[in-house]
Amino acid sequence: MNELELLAPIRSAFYTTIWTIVREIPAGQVASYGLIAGMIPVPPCISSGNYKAYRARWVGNAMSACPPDVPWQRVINAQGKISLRQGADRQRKLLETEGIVFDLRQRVDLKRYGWPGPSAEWLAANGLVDQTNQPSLF
DNA sequence: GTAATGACCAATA
DNA sequence: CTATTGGCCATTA
Repeated sequence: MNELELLAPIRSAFYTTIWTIVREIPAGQVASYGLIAGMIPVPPCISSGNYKAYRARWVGNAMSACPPDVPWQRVINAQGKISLRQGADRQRKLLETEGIVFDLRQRVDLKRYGWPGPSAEWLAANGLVDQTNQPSLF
């Protein structure tokens, strides 16, 4: 068994954890890819440096394959914008339905709509780390 | 086997 | 404010 085969189940669990967190985002609020990723500990077989560099992209990859019950539309990039791709306007419509207002540059005010993250109890119950060292989002 | 691409982010210029 | 760049992962062609 080589290393790549060993890595697949780990990545699968990583995706599942991402979806679990995204399901906790309430309607009318948004979270960035990096914020979600920052709640998940460094997986085995990867250095913390590399993890930090790529975890946000992995969250994006997980969103491209998420189950139907995941509110994927509430995950946007760290600049408060919807990442450009097929279906971006549909994502914006869904968020506007939830009451989120975009500014003239198609941006969301993260100070107003940003999700602070799950409670410490929820994190602990799911074996995740407390996000004490928030990125400079506010 | 190689090469291109991706729903990202932080630090610079 | 915008534009560029390094990060060096995983998937797909």
